[in-house]
Amino acid sequence: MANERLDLVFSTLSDATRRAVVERLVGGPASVTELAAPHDMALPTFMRHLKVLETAGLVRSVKKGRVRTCHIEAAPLMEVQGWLAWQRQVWEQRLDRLDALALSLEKDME
Amino acid sequence: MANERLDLVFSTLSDATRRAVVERLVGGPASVTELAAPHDMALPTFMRHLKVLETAGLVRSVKKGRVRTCHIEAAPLMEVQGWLAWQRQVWEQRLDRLDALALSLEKDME
DNA sequence: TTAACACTTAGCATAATCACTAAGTATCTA
DNA sequence: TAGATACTTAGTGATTATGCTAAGTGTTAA
Repeated sequence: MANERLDLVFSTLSDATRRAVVERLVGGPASVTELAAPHDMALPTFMRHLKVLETAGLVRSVKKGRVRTCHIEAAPLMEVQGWLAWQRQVWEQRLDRLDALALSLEKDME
Repeated sequence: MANERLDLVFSTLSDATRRAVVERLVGGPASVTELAAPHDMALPTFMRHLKVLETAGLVRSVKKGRVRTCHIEAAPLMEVQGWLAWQRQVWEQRLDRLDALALSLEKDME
């Protein structure tokens, strides 16, 4: 199960600055300057984070004149959610089996 | 919104080997040797991955005799799921507003 | 009581990540 | 058209991550 996309998306989301950009962009598109404003770092450094987000497919952008406008791409987030949902399902199934086992053991003691 | 726990959990899950360990452990506990078997790497290297998982709180382990048994801890996964669910909610609310806007524009054209 | 087993520690090499500054390009405004 | 604006590129340094081998510790089985 070598899913390189998941590697990329998880590692991209492991940085607080990049998660903050996602949190901002789910609310609607924004320019690079707008996105960078709340972050106390040099612009090239911030642009690097944006590039990481784009490489992971989490953000798309278009440049019009001198302004680059960024928007979120939901699909990769859904992929992560899917993986988590799968783990949760397997985990809960196991707990159910353990419950069933405990119940049957109780029954045996009657 | 500086959530260091999320940093840690996301970066931990950004590695395919570590995700594979999680996928194995949601099905039930296992020893280090068992966990390492499918992975083509030196044992100390694999142990390092396990340590990363433990540091992130995703895995707990107990040693009995010479065998260390590992099990999953679900809470950090839930935290990630929570963050994703939040983004999804904001995103869908925005889409709903856009839909409503489109509808009202259509109405205006009648 | 030896030998195998299951880790565990230590140390090292390579590569990736994250920050910076300095300087450059393209676009818009006055 | 001069200057401000909005990125963009290039280059540097520090830190962290991921892999390895070699050697060590404690436990169990023969």
